[in-house]
Amino acid sequence: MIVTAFRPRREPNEVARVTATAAELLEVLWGRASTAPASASQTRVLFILEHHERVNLRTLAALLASTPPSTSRLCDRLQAAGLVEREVSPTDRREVLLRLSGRGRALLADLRVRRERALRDVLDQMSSADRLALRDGLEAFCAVAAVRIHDGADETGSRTA
Amino acid sequence: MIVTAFRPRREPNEVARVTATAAELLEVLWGRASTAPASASQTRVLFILEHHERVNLRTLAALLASTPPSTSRLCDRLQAAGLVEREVSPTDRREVLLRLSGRGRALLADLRVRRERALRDVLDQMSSADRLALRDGLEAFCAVAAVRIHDGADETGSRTA
DNA sequence: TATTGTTATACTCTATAACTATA
DNA sequence: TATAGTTATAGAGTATAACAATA
Repeated sequence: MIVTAFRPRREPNEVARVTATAAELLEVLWGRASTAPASASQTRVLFILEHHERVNLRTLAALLASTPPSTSRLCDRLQAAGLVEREVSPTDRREVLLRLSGRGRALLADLRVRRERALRDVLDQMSSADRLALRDGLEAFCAVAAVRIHDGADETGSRTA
Repeated sequence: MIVTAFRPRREPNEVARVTATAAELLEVLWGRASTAPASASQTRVLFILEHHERVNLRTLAALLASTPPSTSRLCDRLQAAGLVEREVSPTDRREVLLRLSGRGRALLADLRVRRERALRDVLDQMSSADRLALRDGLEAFCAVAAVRIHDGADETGSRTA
């Protein structure tokens, strides 16, 4: 559309809208594949522990944007399921360090296989040009988003707003 | 990579992987913005009702991949919050038809504004070329995914596998 | 005294089973 | 009798408040 040339400021809004729409569709698509045998909340913990090995409970709670009591109970169940392991910190006996177990890693790998299979069903129906555009656009998106998420994790601990 | 030219079958896998990564990042990004004042489950109902006006409770449960009792209670709370309205079907007095209230629609609009704002923070840091690639790729993705989701909704009622 | 984690209690969400009303 | 929806009951997830252990 010619409008785009006259109003370049509009373009990011367009992209935001289509990205949000894609995310909503994906939520439905993946919701059907489910995260079994772990719940969505438990899976979220596993994702975080994968990227923050040996984190303590309060930090994990902050990364989840949750509270220490909720996170403690979540870890109780994850530990009972053999997906997460607790360890008393060697430097501060008040702290508990969490980490993924081998089973936890295996569960994540399996989940990713199932999610990507669901994605493949959609991607296979797209043209090669559209797939390549999607790949390039998303790679750039991930690069920026990953940085923001790591920054945000630090802020979470300092203020709730 | 030259490999891509020799193994075109690999390319959709690459795209599936980067799409899955982007979705995981977005989950964290949007998880911080939250769906308040409605819960994630309640918001999911609102999204569905927006696209399936005057659906009955069993169909809504099927679309959620949930059960009638859970869905009934969910609607109790949504109705109490003034986000959803119940109506006895004029053709079958056993059936209850659900629909979004004006407040429900307003909540969805507000949520979308907040989510898109969070997206904008990421998109603004991308190059214009990357944003346009993302837009084109995602538009094609949405077109295909939307069709699959509507097909899948019909199957949900007939079998659980 | 401040910080880390847990326990106590309450509400939402989810499921299965039993029940009511209508077809 | 079959179907639509609700109620009964139980367990997971979340929150705030009160508590225990350690620094």
